[in-house]
Amino acid sequence: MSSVKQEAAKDGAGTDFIRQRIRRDLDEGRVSGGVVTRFPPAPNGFLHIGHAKSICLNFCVAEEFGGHTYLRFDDTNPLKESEEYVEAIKRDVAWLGFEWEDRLTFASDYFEQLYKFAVELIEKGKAYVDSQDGEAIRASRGTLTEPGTDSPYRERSVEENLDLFTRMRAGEFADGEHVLRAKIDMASPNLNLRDPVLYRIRHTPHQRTGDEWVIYPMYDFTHCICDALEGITHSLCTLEFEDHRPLYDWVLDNININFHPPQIEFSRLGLTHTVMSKRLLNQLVTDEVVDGWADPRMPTIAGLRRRGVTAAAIQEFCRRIGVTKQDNMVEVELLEFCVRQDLEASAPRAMAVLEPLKVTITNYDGDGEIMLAPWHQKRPELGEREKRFSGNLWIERDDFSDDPPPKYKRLVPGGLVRLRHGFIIQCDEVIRDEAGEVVELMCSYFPDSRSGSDTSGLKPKGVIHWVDAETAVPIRVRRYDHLFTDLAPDLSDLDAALNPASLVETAGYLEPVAAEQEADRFQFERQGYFCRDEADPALYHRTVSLRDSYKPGQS
RNA sequence: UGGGGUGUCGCCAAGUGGUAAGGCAGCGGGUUUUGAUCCCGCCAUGCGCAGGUUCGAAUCCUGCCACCCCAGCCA
Repeated sequence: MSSVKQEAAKDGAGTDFIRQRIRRDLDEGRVSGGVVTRFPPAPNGFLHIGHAKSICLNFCVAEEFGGHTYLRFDDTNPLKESEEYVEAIKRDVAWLGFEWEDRLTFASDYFEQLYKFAVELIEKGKAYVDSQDGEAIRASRGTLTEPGTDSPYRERSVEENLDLFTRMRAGEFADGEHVLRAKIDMASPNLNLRDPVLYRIRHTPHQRTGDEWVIYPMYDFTHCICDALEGITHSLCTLEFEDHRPLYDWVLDNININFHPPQIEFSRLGLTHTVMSKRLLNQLVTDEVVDGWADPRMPTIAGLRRRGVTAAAIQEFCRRIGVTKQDNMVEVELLEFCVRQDLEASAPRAMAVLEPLKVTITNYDGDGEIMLAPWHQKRPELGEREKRFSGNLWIERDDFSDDPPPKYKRLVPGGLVRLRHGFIIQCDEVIRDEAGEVVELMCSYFPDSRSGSDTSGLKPKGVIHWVDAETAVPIRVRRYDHLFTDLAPDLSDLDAALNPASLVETAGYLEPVAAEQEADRFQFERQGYFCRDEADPALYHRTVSLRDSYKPGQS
């Protein structure tokens, strides 16, 4: 066992079957030069955390083995694709921390070459123009258990096929009038080999090639050729393409091309409490159930970013989940762990009161005290902030209880509590409104209990966070249950897919020094990690809550 | 009932015939002016099931079972 493997095993990531396969290919001389991979998204939606798994795999593997990675857009279907998605995807891949340098390509870059390979197949009698409509093609494909039947156009002459295909390209036919099909085997038990369509007619302008083309190649014909042309040494894709591998190989075996990458499949990422289906995510956006692809409840890279999740956390998550062929449903807790781990080390601390309760210090009559509080206990280089104490404070509503559960450590009537980086206070009187709701606490403070120079001898059980009401900055805070949201169990009810109750917005208060900070991520002490919204500085998103070992009601 | 895959702890996941790594979650304890962090400990006599081969099986053989994917002119 290599030391690298043992090292990696320590914190949860092993060496996976793909890396083992590549190692073997290298050792046995099947690869000359470096390992070349590619990340090949179709520009028809935003990238999500499942894509991050593939991105990390492809870029990391190439780097580990001294190679490089292409970012290649699989833009073969102008009906569903747009430049907007191309830009969003580039932004997200770059944000995740990966560099494609000059290796940004498009399947459409290869349209002319692809066309020539199609002509070659026709000339070899390996492809034909089928003039049946979609309905007829579907009907003659057979079923899972019955073989298909040959198209009446299957035995057209090479000359006629060439003529028709040339005229397809020239725009002489309407959409759907003809398609180019591979001549393989209509009785194959693998449906993908029952004369798959290679080209279809689409009189739709393409975001990059405009109206230059009216025929567009299908994925199965395009992908393997692009891989070969770019010298991809390992073509990594997800499990659902396993059945397509024989076709991937058939195309490369039947054209004159001197490179044949192996296709290797791995399982897609499943994550609890969210959906990864592009169709569903698209519908959430289209139906305006969410505020666009970058809504913080979305599992998209853009949504995670807006939520405050770091690229480092996503990379670490992808490393920890591993790569196998097993269907999986990773618990979102692992992602949350990675987020906390990263933010715990990097995020400055501040205090924000999310659901405020007014506290008046009855025995304080000064003009305010300045307390010094470190931005981060373990990172003294970040320095300290000034935190004002006065006779008017806000504390968290549930940091006071007049009916405390067992082991409650915070403020109770007549009790003591430490204001973190401040003084110890005692609750002397509880003010209620007509409805009996607690609206204010009258407290006294102990001047000799100042944090750092406490001579009071008092030892309160609890420590709570607080802000000075006279200088606090009002903020709005959005909290979410878990990352993402709660889903309908069977995912069938899209309206219920996003539970509105999973998003709670409250009006709170923040220390002014934090609001003025350039940094946009904080740990609001005892509340979690928060990220200031990029567009609205008064809005904060809770990236992830703190781990909380206090379980009310437990003995 | 065709073809292709996958089954190791609640969730990921090592393991490739020599006697079940690790992480997350959970549980217990210690430190703590964040019920956080940090630290320590516990957590599969068992590897889908049943047979078989072997001194020895999660690993090999046989037979079952379960789950996932495939019938787009999507990728």
